[in-house]
Amino acid sequence: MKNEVAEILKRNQLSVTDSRQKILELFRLSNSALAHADIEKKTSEQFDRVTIYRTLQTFVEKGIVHTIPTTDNSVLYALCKDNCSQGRHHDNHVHFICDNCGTTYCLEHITIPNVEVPGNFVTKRTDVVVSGLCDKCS
Amino acid sequence: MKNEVAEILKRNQLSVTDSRQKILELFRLSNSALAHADIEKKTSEQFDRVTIYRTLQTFVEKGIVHTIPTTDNSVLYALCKDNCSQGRHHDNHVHFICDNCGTTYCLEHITIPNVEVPGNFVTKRTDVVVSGLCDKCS
DNA sequence: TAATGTATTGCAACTCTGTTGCAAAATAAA
DNA sequence: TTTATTTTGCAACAGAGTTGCAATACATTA
Repeated sequence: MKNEVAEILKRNQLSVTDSRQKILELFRLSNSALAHADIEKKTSEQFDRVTIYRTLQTFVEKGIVHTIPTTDNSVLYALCKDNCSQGRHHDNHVHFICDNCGTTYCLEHITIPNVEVPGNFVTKRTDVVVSGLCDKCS
Repeated sequence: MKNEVAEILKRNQLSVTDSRQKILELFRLSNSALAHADIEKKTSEQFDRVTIYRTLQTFVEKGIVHTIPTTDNSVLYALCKDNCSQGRHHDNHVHFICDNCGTTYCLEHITIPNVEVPGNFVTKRTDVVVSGLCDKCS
């Protein structure tokens, strides 16, 4: 498990550090999206806030995790399932945020429909975020 | 114009105050979504930050404006076109955020497709946010 | 229109979130 | 093992958002 995590880091030309390994492992063990604050808590403040910010930014740049928009002044992060690469994310799945428990799921099997935009607009990314009640809360 | 704005406030059981009128007018004159900071600037710091926060919150509660999720730790607000009411928003249109100029558009004519969710999940709201280049920047 | 009760505003103080520069420490390469 | 490079943690800071409260503005009634 740890080794697999190290492999992923190396494959992305990242040096294998304690914080990167732990944070990446956290994402792999979690089946929901995480905010910066979640990671801070789940690592029991083992790492500096700044380190976590920088790690997340690095992971996004390398295509290891992707961001999920929210309406509460926060950003969520979740593992990219497969070969998202440097700058080119293609996580074309829908995200679900539970209003009750706050858990955010990647609905891997529900793909984003093609959204038409007006003539001269150019689409680079499409996010679909559904909210409501998850299976555990409904 | 001002009178129409006052009417909207009254219709929503809100007392007609200077800040509410000016901020609502701002939304009506703007054809793009606004963040708290935008409103602060566009009203030339005429109102206290706190007043703007509270006004936005009130407008959302009353269904006068709706929120738009982003991946940059901010929340955008835009006018609800018609009868969204108390707690029951139904802005079923797509939002477009330009990566270049930052302008966010409500694509009123592009409706949100129906998104299937797994069995026991209950959908209350669906947001579709497209980003890329707008007509002016492409 | 004036008087009264209610709702809203602005201020102060505070907390939380995110950023930057830099020295110390850890990692990778030789 | 040594050296060069990258990453981390700390400190200090800037910005965003919240809360309580007194002063003010608004709505209501007579």
